[in-house]
Parts: sequence; C-alpha cells; structure tokens
Amino acid sequence: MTLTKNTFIGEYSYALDSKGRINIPAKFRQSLSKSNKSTFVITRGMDSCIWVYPLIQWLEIEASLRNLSSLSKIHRTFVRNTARYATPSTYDKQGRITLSPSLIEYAGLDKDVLIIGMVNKMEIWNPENLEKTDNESIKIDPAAYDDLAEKITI
Amino acid sequence: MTLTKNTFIGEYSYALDSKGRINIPAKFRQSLSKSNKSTFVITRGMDSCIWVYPLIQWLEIEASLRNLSSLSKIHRTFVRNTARYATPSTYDKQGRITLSPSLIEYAGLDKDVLIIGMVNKMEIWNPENLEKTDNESIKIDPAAYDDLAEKITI
DNA sequence: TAAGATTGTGGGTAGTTGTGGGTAATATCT
DNA sequence: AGATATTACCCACAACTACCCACAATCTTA
Repeated sequence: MTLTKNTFIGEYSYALDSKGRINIPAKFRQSLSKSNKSTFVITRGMDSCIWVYPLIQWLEIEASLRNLSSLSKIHRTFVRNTARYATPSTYDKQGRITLSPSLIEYAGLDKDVLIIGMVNKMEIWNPENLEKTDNESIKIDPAAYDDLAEKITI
Repeated sequence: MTLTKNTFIGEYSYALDSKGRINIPAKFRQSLSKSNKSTFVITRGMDSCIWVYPLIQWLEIEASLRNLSSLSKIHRTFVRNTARYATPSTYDKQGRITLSPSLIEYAGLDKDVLIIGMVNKMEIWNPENLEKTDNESIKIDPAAYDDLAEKITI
C-alpha cells in the first residue's frame, strides 16, 4: 500500500554492490508518479548522508534557487553548494540507481546501507554514521524540540 | 456499536502469529471510514509500544512534516525520527496487519499482545511492559496532573 | 436453543523483491 | 583508429511477502 504520491517514509537496509548500485525500496518506487520519469536527483545531504529527490521535487527546488539573487553572498554560496553536487540518475529495470564514487566517499558508505524516507526525499546512510548523528542530536536544545513537537500533534 | 468514526477506545488481547501478523479488533475496523483504504501507519510509540494510526490521521502528521525545511538541523532530526520508523500496512482479508521484526523487537512483543484504543490511534503492547509502565506512571508529578485538569473536563 | 454469521488463528502458494553477475554499447585515452 | 575503461541494459535466482483458503471458537438472531 502506498500513501501520498512521491512521499517516502520508513527505514530500509540494503547492500551497495561492487558497481556502486543501490536498490530503491519497492515501496518508494511504487509511490512515484509517472512525471518523475523513473529519475531521481542525487546530491550531498546536510549531514553525512546522500539526499535523493524524485525529479519533480527537485524541479521545485531548482525553481526556488532561481529566485535567490546572486548579489547576496549567502545566497551565492547556498546556490553553489546545492547545485554543484546534484546529478540526475535513472533507476534500472531492477530498481537500482548508481551512486558516483565521490558521493559514496562523501557519505562514507560501505556495503551495508540504510535508506530512510524523509517525506519529500530519501536519505542514504552508513548505519554507523547515522548512529553517531543520532547520539549527537540528543544534545539538541530540548526546549526547541519540545516547541516543535507542540506544533505537530502526534 | 461504534461511536465516532476513526476513534478507538477499549482494550483487546490477541496473539501474534509466526509471521508477525496481528489482528486489528473488529470494532476498530468497523469504526474506520472508507477514506482510510484499509490502511494503517505503524510506528514506534513513545513508551515501549507500537503506535498504529489510521491512514487519514497519519496524513495530517505527514503534511506537518512536509512543511519543515531540512535547512534547520532540528527540523531534519525531527522529520527523520518521526518518518524513519513509520510504515504503511494494509490489513488482509482476515483483518490482520503485519508488523516488521524491528518493531516487534522494539516493543518486546511475544505471543500474547494487548491492543489499546487511544482515541486517535491504537497502541500495541507486551502486557508485561504495560504493567511496568503503569507502575512507573503512578509516580507522575501530581502538579502536572492538575495542569492537565485545566485543559480537559472529565 | 439451534442455525447462521462473524471473528480470530493457522498455513500454503504464486508473485514480487533484492542481489549477483554477464554482455553489449558508449566513452576515454594514447 | 584501436585499445581500454566505463556505463547501461539484460538475465537469473533465492528469499520474502501478499494473497488466498480453511477451520474452530464466539457471538447474533430468530
């Protein structure tokens, strides 16, 4: 059962093969609408992970970037860092995308890999790095977290 | 007799079978509106139990998550922790959902299992864990209870 | 109270999914 | 241009999952 189109939730563990290919969870593929043309845009995430956007989601990001003026240094830097590492990638008949060696290195990926649904995108992690990041995030200001939790009824 | 749509109250005890399937109480199923498409979203609860949301309830959560920007570290962490453990699950012809091994382990489920109506969602418990949690909650600060009393009439 | 319907639990099977590797087409370099 | 490396596409198979049927226990209704 898939919920909203182009929406990803859940955690899946897969193996990166010798060719740098990684499976996209079947449930995620099923949730994709036709207009994505079996294509994702892959880029560096803000933690040590890889972000994978379905094409139409990425197009929205591109549109937002277009609106940022290069007169501002922060904007320039942000646009550069976002656009720089992004690559489109179409998945094969078995539902796998190929990751570039540079991305694999950036995320420190080994054989075992965790894919996490982040609603509008997915994240690819080395499980060890994720655990480290988890532990650090405990130190996040609890007040700010509670503040957020109040806005969202769970 | 079911009262309000998509609302769950009461306690039921069931058996988890060898395939990790668990029955949804018939009364709960009857209370579901058509728009749920026989689907629940299952995730980790905040105590050592499993939370089961009817689809339309989860969609509201998902919509809130979609509005959080990944530029903020707190937001990223919150979305990740919320979305990560959630999986959609459609119940079969007999009214059962399948729980992932990871969730079963998280909630420490054995064969005998307790399902509790929590109004907008249900909880799945190992009866022993529930009893432990019950005993701890007696120690809750009475002042906090008074605080709550202002918000709700019972 | 007896017949019928509903509900909870078990198990079999066909189709799907994840993973490995092979081959042909394309690109790169000398 | 020819040799070599890289990429894209295809096939194969084991493991798993969703779907189906069966049946006993419980509840409902006349």
